[in-house]
Amino acid sequence: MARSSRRAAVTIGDVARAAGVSRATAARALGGYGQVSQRVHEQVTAAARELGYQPNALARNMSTGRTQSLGVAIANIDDPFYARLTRGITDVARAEGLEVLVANTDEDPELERRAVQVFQANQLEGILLTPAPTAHAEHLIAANEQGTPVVLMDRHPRGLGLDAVVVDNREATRRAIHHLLDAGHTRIAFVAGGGRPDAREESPRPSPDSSDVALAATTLERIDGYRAALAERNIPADSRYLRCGDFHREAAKAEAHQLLALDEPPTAIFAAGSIPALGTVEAIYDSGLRIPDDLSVIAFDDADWSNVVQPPLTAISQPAYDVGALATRTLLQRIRGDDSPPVVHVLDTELRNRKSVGEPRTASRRPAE
Amino acid sequence: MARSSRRAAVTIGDVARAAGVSRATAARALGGYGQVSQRVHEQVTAAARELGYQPNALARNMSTGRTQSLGVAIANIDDPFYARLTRGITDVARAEGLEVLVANTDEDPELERRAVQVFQANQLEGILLTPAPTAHAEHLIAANEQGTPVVLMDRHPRGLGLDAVVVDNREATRRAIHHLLDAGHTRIAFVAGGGRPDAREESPRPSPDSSDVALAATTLERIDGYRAALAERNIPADSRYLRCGDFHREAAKAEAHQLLALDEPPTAIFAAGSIPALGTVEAIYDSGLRIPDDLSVIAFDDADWSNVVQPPLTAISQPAYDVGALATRTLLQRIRGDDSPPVVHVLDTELRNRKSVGEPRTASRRPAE
DNA sequence: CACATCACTGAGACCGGTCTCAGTTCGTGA
DNA sequence: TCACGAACTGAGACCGGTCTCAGTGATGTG
Repeated sequence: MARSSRRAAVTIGDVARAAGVSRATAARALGGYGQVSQRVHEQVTAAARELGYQPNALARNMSTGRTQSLGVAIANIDDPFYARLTRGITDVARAEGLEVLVANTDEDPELERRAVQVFQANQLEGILLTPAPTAHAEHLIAANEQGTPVVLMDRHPRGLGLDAVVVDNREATRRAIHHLLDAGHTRIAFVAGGGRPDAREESPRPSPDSSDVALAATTLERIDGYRAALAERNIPADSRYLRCGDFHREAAKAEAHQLLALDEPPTAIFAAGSIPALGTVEAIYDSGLRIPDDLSVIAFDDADWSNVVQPPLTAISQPAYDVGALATRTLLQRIRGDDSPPVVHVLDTELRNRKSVGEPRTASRRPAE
Repeated sequence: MARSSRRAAVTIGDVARAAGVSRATAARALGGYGQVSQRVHEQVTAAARELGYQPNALARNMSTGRTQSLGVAIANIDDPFYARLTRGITDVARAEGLEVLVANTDEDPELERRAVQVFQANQLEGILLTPAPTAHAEHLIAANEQGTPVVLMDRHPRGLGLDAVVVDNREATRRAIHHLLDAGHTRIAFVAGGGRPDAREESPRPSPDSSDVALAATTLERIDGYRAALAERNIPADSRYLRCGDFHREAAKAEAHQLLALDEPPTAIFAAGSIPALGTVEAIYDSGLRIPDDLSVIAFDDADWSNVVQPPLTAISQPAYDVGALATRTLLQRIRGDDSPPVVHVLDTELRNRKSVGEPRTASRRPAE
């Protein structure tokens, strides 16, 4: 039956027998609770060492109802932003003696739902997640109410009544677009993306141009900031310049190529993430164009490579590590019983001004060069 | 006592009562095992739905002895190589219905030991890890023998008798160095690195120059390949050119700066990882030098940004995703009882020839430019 | 010296599932 | 009509810990 293939583990009963005490006493000695005499404590620990006793965490969790573990559901661990965010989580979790269970959601609401269910089934103490794009979040609210606190990261769908640690995407984008406007640009394109990694490229979602695709909340906010900035200068939004979907790197590159091939190509491109930024820069290089002479670029998320490209990329830097770390700390407070009203922490971004923004080229056609 | 703060969960007993059957029958209906009549099955599932029953995975694992979960201990999730590798793991794991517990080891043997212990305590079915640099691996062998199979990734300390999925670091490096030698270089430096992320920079290890630091097995193999290639051309290894330690990005950058400041600076730099590559390229740009005119560069690990720098970087591409995926599949076979002799899978690397390697500059002093 | 107090210990319930085993019911063939 | 097996069900042990509660013996106190 149980553990057929595994070597029979030594249990606390075995230790107790070897030490000549009851299970309860052995448990007390080993668990460090209750009262145990010095002599018995030594006997038991000696016996445990002798037998190579390793407590069964499952059994302990079963009876205590606590697992000392957190569930993390993020979009894609292979995206540097989420990798760094996850690192912030695991560092804080470790410092607090908590384990971490990780699931990728690939922005798929169904996968997210399943992940949350698994987390609950495993009695995890709390859940950290970057919500997938969807209006349905009952499972999150339910989990939260059933005693498994949930803290949102990076995105914050309104009105969920959950804690969140985010960044002001709208405002950061708005400022970046203004930076471009100030430099004289009016034909500014927007490329979003950052979906599943290339390796799993099996289900090409219908995401060519626009709003029939579910977009991550962050993308929505960034689009909002983009539109707001343009509106503030009375520049009509040209829908051909708005390229958003669930683009991975290659797809983003293709989008950028299309942009450059337009009759009136943009003079600046805002890449709403480090993955689309990569694709965009690649497309620009492919076309033999130069940054910022021929085209200006700003990226949302300051990837580690952004000052190693030529020229160094002007980018909005987000505190990914801190988002993860603070979210974990917030979750811990909830786990420990804090039931104050939900808080949304908005962390600061910074526009790192480097060399990828210049004046717009006046010639609208592709330069010879 | 148990679950004080959590809302009392509905158990299978509650469902059974509501459906008017015994716990055993309810469990059969819900668990889909044994025999249950059509009518009872419907009653039970209806009652379960009604009450919002969610099975307690902990209890199930407890009695079955199976957790359907894997433990993953990697150096640093924030390193793109490991992030991608982890993605390979989680994809395969999900396809097989397994959960994944992740721990960062930061190349610290003690953290690794603890992680493995936690994995065993939680009765995880198997362990995937990138072994930390140390001669002591008893805990891995012990875990394996006690019925928790272990598969190594990326590194493979000799003689452990464990499965592994690796890349031929020595040979790949040797070929890359030969590529440099063929171009005429003789003063070739080697910069390793890729330790803990900058954010946790608290314990500055004594890793300035050489062999008193424990190095990852991969680094050792790469050094070996580097030395072999030089020896094959009768070029004496200059110890000043060998810079290896637990360098994160900034440290690698500093090392590269030191290299460039030598009396006889190298004409080519081999960066033994994407993080030191980043630091190296940054240092070169800082110094106003140009690649490959002033200095040639080859990187181990083809980071996603390598063809976006100017010029695109010649790099050794490793199948990170596949390493994770294949390791997981191998582990699964072991979990399912395969007890054939351990296998070491060596995956192919590829030297992606781009534009960062040229002829050595004859002038040994820093060029004016 | 009687009794309260304290330190320590053991018995056994409990967590929420799974699973074995012993019925019970029913249909079917002899 | 009886025997037999198949289909179904319930009782209860079990997994390996934790934790409550009721002792037990030693010590202290009036």
